[in-house]
Amino acid sequence: MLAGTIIEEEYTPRQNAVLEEALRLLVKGGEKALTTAGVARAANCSKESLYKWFGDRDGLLSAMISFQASKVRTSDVRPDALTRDNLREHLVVFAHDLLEVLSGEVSLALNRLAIGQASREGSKLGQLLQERGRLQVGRRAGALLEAARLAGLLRFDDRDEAYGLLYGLIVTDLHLRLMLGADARALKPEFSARAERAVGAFLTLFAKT
Amino acid sequence: MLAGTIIEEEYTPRQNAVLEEALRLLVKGGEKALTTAGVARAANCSKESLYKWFGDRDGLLSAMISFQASKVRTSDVRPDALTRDNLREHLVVFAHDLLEVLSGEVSLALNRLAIGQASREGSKLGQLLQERGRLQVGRRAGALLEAARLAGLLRFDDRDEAYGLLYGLIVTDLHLRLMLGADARALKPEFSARAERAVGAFLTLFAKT
DNA sequence: CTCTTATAGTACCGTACGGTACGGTTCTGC
DNA sequence: GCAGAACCGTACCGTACGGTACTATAAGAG
Repeated sequence: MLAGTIIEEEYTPRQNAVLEEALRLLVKGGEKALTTAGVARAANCSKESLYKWFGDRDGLLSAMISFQASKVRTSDVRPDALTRDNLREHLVVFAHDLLEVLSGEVSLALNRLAIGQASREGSKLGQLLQERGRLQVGRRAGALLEAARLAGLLRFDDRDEAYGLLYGLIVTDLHLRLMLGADARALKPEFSARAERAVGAFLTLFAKT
Repeated sequence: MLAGTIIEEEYTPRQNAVLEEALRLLVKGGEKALTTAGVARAANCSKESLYKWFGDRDGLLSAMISFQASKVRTSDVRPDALTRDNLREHLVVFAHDLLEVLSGEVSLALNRLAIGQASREGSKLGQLLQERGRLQVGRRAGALLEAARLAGLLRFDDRDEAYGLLYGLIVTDLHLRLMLGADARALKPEFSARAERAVGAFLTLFAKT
């Protein structure tokens, strides 16, 4: 189980523009629409350049994931003075942000792409998406939970376990339904209530009396 | 938002055998390995028969989902005398069953297939899998929760909402990780502890004092 | 025995895609 | 102004797949 360190690759502005266009194509038409010729045509570049920059199609897919992840830097909120209501608010904001990220078009498209590719043995796309996305978001929540524990507001033994339950309470099966094709726009109005409900349940479970 | 009723199609034993072989191919090699020629070769039938029976490739995929769903009939446990410990045990069994189903090879392969297909607009595979799988399992849990509420053991307003939280507590992000390629065998030993933890949290939230 | 039906096996067709090669053009450094 | 690199656009190639057509074979009906 080698823990391959993920290389932080940087691309030129031109290459970033190409990756942006590739993401647009992917969001619009799924993996089927993401052909090398299609990307080249949409981005006004040559196929030869694509292969020179990204190696092959898989390299392009990996680059798209890295590029998107590099754009979505999690705003590392630093909670100095955590109070009870304060914590609740922070958690609700986090829940809402998580729901917004997961239901985003690009996120959904990339997750679908990586999942469709997961059957092939040598595909690292799943691991890549996992490390780039989940760990990023999870770190933010983990820091918040840890700070709340230090402030004497929460009680839990295992931070990852607590975060796992928080995640489950927030997301439930919504992510799966979205990836199976549920209409995101029809579900977004529900996000606020969902976030409140999840945070309420989480505090019932872990708030220090 | 038309709620198309799903037709309960039945297939001949020969066709069932072909679908079984197609599922084997899908599990082994993903959607890429599921070619019409490959299915015909593996199942010792002609491509012409495939198209006669299932229409086209999409019809074959739909038939595979229906076929698999028809095999996994949920054992509708009828809880006559629900006590407090009884309920906890029933919930743990349900949680464990749910985890086993979601981590099953065929389930994962079909979910990956439907998700990969979800980008195309006219694809009903996602809806099909949703209705066949989730509703089936959810109905079983819903009945259990409703019985527990009638027995005065649980308190909740919205049954679906309560079930949603139960689902989230049990599954968290495990399903996503599995679909992204995480090793199911490495995670299965954790299922018992995960089920216990989830049910404990759920009862903390909803058990009548 | 013969006609019909169903199906396996194979050959075939059109298309689309991944990847490569090449000519022409713009940009850069000197 | 010039040499070289980078790059666009397009043409090309091999392959693989979805779908169709055709032949042969076997089973059942009359």
